[in-house]
Parts: sequence; C-alpha cells; structure tokens
Amino acid sequence: MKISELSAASGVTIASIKYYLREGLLAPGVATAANQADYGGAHVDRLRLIRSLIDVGGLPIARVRAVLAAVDDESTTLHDAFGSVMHSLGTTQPHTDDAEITEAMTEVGDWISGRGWVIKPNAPAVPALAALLVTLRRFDFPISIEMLSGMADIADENAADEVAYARAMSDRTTAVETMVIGTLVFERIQAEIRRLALEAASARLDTPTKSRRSSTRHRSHAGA
Amino acid sequence: MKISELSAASGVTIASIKYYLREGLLAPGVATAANQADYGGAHVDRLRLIRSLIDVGGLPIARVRAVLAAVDDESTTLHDAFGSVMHSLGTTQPHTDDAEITEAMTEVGDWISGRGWVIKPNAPAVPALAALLVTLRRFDFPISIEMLSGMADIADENAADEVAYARAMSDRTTAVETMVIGTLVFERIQAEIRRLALEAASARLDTPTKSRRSSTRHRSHAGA
DNA sequence: TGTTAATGGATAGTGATACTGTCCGCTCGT
DNA sequence: ACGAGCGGACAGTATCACTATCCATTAACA
Repeated sequence: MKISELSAASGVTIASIKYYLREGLLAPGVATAANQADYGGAHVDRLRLIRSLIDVGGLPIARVRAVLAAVDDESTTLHDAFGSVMHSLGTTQPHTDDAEITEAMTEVGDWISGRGWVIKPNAPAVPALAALLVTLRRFDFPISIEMLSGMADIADENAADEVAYARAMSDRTTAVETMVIGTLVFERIQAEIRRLALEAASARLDTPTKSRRSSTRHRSHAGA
Repeated sequence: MKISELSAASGVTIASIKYYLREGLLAPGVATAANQADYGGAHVDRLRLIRSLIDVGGLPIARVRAVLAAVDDESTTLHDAFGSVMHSLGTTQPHTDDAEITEAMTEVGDWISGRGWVIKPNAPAVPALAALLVTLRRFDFPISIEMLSGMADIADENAADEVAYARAMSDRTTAVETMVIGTLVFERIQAEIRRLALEAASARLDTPTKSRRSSTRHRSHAGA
C-alpha cells in the first residue's frame, strides 16, 4: 500500500500522515526503495485509532503519543497497561498544593476504599474528582461524595462488562485499544445522554406548570 | 472595587481580565473617570463562571461567549434558556451528510421517543450520540442503543434532581448558571468515576487469575 | 502640592498546537 | 523515456489564549 492509498483508505490527508510519521505516532512503512515505502492494514487501523483519540477524546498529539506508547508496550500486563493508558489519557489536573483540594482528596480516597475499589495511589482520577467537588462547593452546591454512589454503582456494572469484553480479545494490543476507545467513547456517550435527560427533565417541569394550551403544541409521548 | 482588587478577589490576572473585557465576556465596570472604573461582586462571580467554563468544560472563548449570552438573555423562559445553553456548550459535531450517521440518528431518535423524552429536534446531542455509536461500530463494538438504557435511567434520576434544584433558585440567572456548571462538572465527575470503576474492575479480574503469590503484593480490600 | 504608582484603553507580540505548502532528488509505471 | 507520484526535510500558516508594552490620565500618599 502506497501513501496515497493509505490516505484514501483512512481518510487522512497525505500531509497529515507525514506529520504523524514525523511525530512518531505512526510507524514508518517498510521501505522498498529510497523513495518508496509499503503500508499495511495495521497502518489504517492505527490512523483510525489516532483520529478517534483526537476527535472523540480531544487529546493533544503529545497525549496521543503517550497513549500509543502504553498500548504498544508489550512488556506490561494487561492490567498495568490499562493503568498506564488511564494515566496517559489524563484530564485537567489541579494544583494539589491547595489545602481545599488535598482535604477533598482524603474524602475521595476514603469513599474509594469504602467501596472496596482497588485503585493505584497515583491514579489521576483522584485529584481530578477532588477538584471537581471543590468546584461544585465554590458554586454552593450542597454535595457530599456519597451522592455519587448511584453513579458509581452503574459505572461498576458497565465497567465489569467492558473489562471482560476487552480481556476476551485475542491479542493484547487489540484488548488495550478496545479499552482506550471504549473509555473515551462511553464517556462522551454518558455525557450526551445526561444532556438529553436534563433537557427532558426540564421539559417535564416546564410544560405542565406553564399550562400553555396553544393548539400548535401537543404532547404525544410527554408522559413517563 | 478597582481592577487590581478584582484580580486579587478572583485569582485572574489583570491582563486576562482586560482580555475578557475586550472579548465581551465580562461587562465593563462603572466608569468613574477617564481611567477609572468600579467593579463589584457580580464581576467576581462572572469571572468564576468564565474560569470554570474554561477549566472544567474546556470551552474555547467563543463558546464561553455564547453560553454567557444564553445565561444573560432575560427574554427567554428557563426551559428555553436551558436549551440554548445546551446548544452553546456544544460538542464535536459530526458531518451529518454521512449516510451511516443519518441512519444512526434515526435509531437515536426512535430510542429517545421510546423513552418518552421530549427533545428539541435540533438538539446537538442527537447527531453527537449517533456519531459515537458509529465510532464504536467502526471498532467492532457490538453495540445497540438499547444497551444505553441503564445509563439513561440513572441519568433521568440525576437530571430530575438537578433541574428541580436549579428551578428552586431565587433568580433566573443563578438558576441558569447552576444548570451550566452542574452540567459540566457532573459530566466530568461521571467520567472520572467511570475510570475509577474500570481500574477497579481491571484489578478484580487481574489479581485472582494471575495468582501471583509474591510477598510484595497483598490484597487488603480486593473483594467486593 | 508634588510625585509616584496604578488605571483604562489600544495595539502589538508571544508561545503552543496542528497542521499545510513547497521544494528536492529519486523512481515506478507506462 | 518521462511524467506523476514518492519519501524526506523544512518553512510557513492559522488559530487560540493570552501577555507585554505603551500612553495619557488620575488616584493616593508624603
């Protein structure tokens, strides 16, 4: 497969493919001459993964590189690879020198062990979650971490399924890739569903109290 | 309050405050002289909102401006303001001219009406969700939209609480602001919890099957 | 009352990011 | 034989979110 064919097969422009090659996101093709290289299906797959990390996950190139490195590191166990990937995916990290946040981190840590979850101590989700709680409180949301247990319960169910599905894959790389894109896509799906539920809830609370009897509006499926 | 005091009170540099003023994110202070203006608590609050939209939501300035415009538009009902805000928050929108995506959009639309959700036809979440389904399928995830009903059920519960909480606020602007930051923060919280659940699930499946009896590892809370 | 520091406003510059364009000498396909 | 396409190098571009500098003015303190 020549670079023009790779471009056609992946939907990524030649210029961008060259850029990804330069940035080390994509392995060079097999050189067949000084100005000729051969690309294969693995390159198409890799490009799809790269584009998904960028488009769905919104990851900058540097993070994509880190994720791919974790995916490709064959020397780690599947579980350690998942951990690396979670770390590489990253999120906006807070300044942990803030007293309010370190306090919230303890709260989060206690809740995690209370649930029986085994989490690496350097998991980025812990300070991230703590910072989010602090943000809510700054806006006077009366939030305690126990209120998140409902979310955590369903997350547990989904996570068990997803991990089992990934572990059933034939080869390690595919398993890790499956986890990566599953993580990113389901996070977005969860968010979009949440927005739909909010809009529906808002509509439910809006329509009956307003008692608009305009003939242009009729509520066909409005009830539960 | 002078600009230096506003800066101190909000934690935003003077240069950035001037930038937000220029970009129309922040209302000018009350001019008391050619080179003097007076800022108040509303400016501090607004800066906190702006920074949260940027830091938590990762919104670009243009989107922040659109969200703030929706928040400030007093001529809309609360429900319509929520709709505007959801639209302004936005997400990465797909090319809807793709046949695969329009097909998935029908699927999403049917599922939504099947749930009895009343959603505006131009809600950005619909194409976004459709694109995410297509992405999953491109990676061979055997996904049907009904699998998302569990997520949707808990989202319904949370959304009802959140909307009721926001509607109970004294003034309209605060209510809309509450919805905005609640939406963004809870989306991140949901995502972080999901990552923790994945790591915990991975640990559960890893530790027992590997049967590593190394003395350096012991499982204190590993069970459910 | 003088002087110094800060202010609002305007405009230019910066650094990071993710490409995109151009050039080159080479070589594959016809 | 020869033109389109190739890999590789490198410079250029667009956008974004600030940041720095300048200016005339004015507030605040000595």
